[in-house]
Amino acid sequence: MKYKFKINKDEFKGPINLPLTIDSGQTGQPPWLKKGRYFQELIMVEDQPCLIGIRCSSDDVESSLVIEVESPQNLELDKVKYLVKEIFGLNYDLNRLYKFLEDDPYLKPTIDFCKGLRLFKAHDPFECLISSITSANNSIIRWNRSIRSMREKWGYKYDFSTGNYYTFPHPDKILSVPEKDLEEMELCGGEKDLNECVNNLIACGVGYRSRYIRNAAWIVKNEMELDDFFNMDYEEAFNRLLQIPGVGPKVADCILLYGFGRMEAFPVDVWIKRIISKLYFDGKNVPVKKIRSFGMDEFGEYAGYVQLYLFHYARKSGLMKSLK
DNA sequence: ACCCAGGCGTCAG
DNA sequence: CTGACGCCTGGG
Repeated sequence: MKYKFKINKDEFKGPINLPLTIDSGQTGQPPWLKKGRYFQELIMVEDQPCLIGIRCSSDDVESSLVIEVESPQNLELDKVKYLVKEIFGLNYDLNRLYKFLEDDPYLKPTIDFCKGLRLFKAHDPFECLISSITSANNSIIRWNRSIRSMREKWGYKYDFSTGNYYTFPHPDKILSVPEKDLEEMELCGGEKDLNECVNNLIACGVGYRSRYIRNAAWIVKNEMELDDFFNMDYEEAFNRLLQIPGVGPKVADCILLYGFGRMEAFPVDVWIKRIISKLYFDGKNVPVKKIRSFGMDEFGEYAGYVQLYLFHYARKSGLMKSLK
């Protein structure tokens, strides 16, 4: 079945810049791929595979959105719409954020620079956990490639009119996969040549993070209910995530922000550290821990969005070029 | 054409 | 606190 519907401008508050939102390097999931005029992704809607395409009706950030859906069975479009609104942060009032940013002279310039940039929320919490772990000490393109590679190797494959699409593998599946080529060769009893062994975690380009990934899959399967993180007390959720090897403060905050929509998160990476030090601490070298608590105290419920806006601004505005 | 230094967060020492 | 981790990027 194919469907098409619109999300009108009056159904959400404030602008949306779709390409910016999708490609701004948020760690919850790889960017949706562009196919023609649409950005596409396979999403499970109540256990049904659903190929969703989304585009803006015009180049204007004040435009409405057009959604194309393909699914093997009948769908309740309300559910698809609800999910799309969740993923692209459409329930969030950006104009209210801009009022807050206006009042801070350091944040004010980010408004025009990032207009329509929204939280790009993960559709799969487990994928978000793994992709956040993979993003640590890594470049955006490299972790994106790794996640896509895991999907194609071990996810469920679904056929649609425009090609094959894959889900992210479940923890069970990740646990059943060898970590490196030598293990893989042993598993198949030496049938394969070493360079044919690509069905292992290392072959996805994750490097030393392979054991973190396997470990995280084990923890999720056996002792952690990811859905709890939606409502748990923030610091408790943060501390629990820190128990997972490979998850430090930055990654834990990213998981809570992009995976669970916890807006009070303030993930501090090098860019945030640099720009907060420059703007609010007179360029002094402030420890990451301090930057984090400063951001959470100073920006409160806006912290996640301030981080998102400052991150993009710091990387792309040229302001940081002066600082090395 | 080539090489090698510089990033990126977390962990272990 | 410092170095190691893997790989991509970009400058020489």
